[in-house]
Formats: sequence, C-alpha cells, structure tokens
Amino acid sequence: MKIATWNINGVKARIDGLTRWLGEAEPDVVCLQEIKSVDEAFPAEAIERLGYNVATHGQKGFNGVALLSKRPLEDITCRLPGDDDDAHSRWIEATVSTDTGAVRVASLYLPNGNPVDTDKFPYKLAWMDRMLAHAQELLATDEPIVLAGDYNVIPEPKDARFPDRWVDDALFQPESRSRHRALVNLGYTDAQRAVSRDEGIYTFWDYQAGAWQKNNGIRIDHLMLSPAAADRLSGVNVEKQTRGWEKPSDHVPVVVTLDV
DNA sequence: ATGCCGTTTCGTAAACGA
Repeated sequence: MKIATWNINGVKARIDGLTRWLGEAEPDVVCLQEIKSVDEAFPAEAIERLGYNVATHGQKGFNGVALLSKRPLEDITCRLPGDDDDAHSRWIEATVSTDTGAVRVASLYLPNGNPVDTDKFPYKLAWMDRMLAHAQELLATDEPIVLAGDYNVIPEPKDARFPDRWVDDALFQPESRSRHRALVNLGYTDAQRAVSRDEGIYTFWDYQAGAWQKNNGIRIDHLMLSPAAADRLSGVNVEKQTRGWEKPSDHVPVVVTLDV
C-alpha cells in the first residue's frame, strides 16, 4: 500500500497537478494539507473520477486537510482533541482496510508558529503537546498508525540546505524540535530516516529568491509510523519532480510503501 | 532586507505562509 502526504497549497489552484500526479504515481492513500477550501468547494469529482474516495476537513481561506483513498475511508474523525476552542482545520484521520489488515491514517497540518515572538509560537507548541497526547492514545490500538503531514519542523540541521538561516525560525526552534523528538521517543519512526540518513533530502522549496533553482530546501513533510506500521515499511520516495511542474506547490509529495 | 513569491478573500490590499 502506497500512502502519501502532500501540502498542495490550495487545492483549487492545484487540481491539474494533483490529478496528473494521482494518475502517474497511483498512490492508495493521499493525505493533503493546506487545501485552502471549504468542504463544499473541494473539487471532489475530478478526484473521484480517478477512483478515489474523498474526505475533507476544510475552512475558508487557509489551512484545511483531506484524505483520498482508493479503498473506503472508515471511522473518519476530524479535529485534534484537547482544545474545543481551536477553530483551525488541521487534522483528519480515518481507517483504511485491506484484505490483509487495516491502517489508521491521519493527515495533519501542524501550525507554522512564526513569528516566534507572537502568540503563534505558543499555539504551535500547545498544538504539538496535544498531538503527542493523541499519538500516545492511538498506540493503544492494534492497527498500524501513520501520522502524515506538514509538520513545519526541521528535525535536524541536515534537513536544511542552509541550517544557519533557520535558527530564528519557528520551524527550527529547540522547543519545536524537542517535541518532534518526543514523538519519536513515544515509538514513532520517521519513515524517511528509517531508510536513509543522508543529508540533502528536502520536501519544501520556497517560491522566493530562486530557492528551487538553488536547491535551497528543507525537509518538513514527514510520515511518522507506529511500531506496527514501521515493521511493514518497505520504501520511501520524495516526488521531487512535481516541484518543477507548471504552477507547482512549494511542497512535494512524500510516499511510503507499506506491506499492508 | 520592511524585499523576493503565491493563494485566497463578501478582493482590488491584506492575511497567511515558511
């Protein structure tokens, strides 16, 4: 089973690239972030025509997450527990069953947190604490778990082409990185790092200042696997070619292959 | 470097992003 995550930066602006990529890569499950659409305006038909079921958790203007799956999406839940006043649409999870088992998949869009000296940064950290609590609860189930999305965290210096430029950024703060490590310490495996410790693996290149042309990238889109899911991991691929397409997202898809 | 670029919105400038 191929499970992908992709921050598409506006699903309506990206529908041609999205359908092209679905046809070429043929993922079984796709976790989308930053759909920037309300549920009613999500271009579901174009995606359903390619054989996908669609579940969305959108909001007007920004944020918004979605799940696409060739097999039915079961037990769909939206929102991250722990703060009923949090109105941002940043979490959707569902179960996908196969002939040999089932996997619980979440599409998450972790808050950016910039600028660090504003309320946005403590919101990010509190959101990460809620995510850690929920991730721990999920481990009590027998199903393999995949927490996939835009984490807005650069885990290590080697996950940035120019780490020195990120030291004042919320994505690279010690508080952000330590919470990401806490997810690992709970037992979740960074799928990319399970297959390669290489530097130079990036998933985001800014639109500005020729970042793509200069390969000034960062690795912030992650698929975190529970022990049961990590046991089934057989491959990871960064779909870098999409960044060179016309009207690209600034993020590219990351795909894991699980023997499920 | 208050810059760059791109998407969205009861738009035509501002919010948000990373």
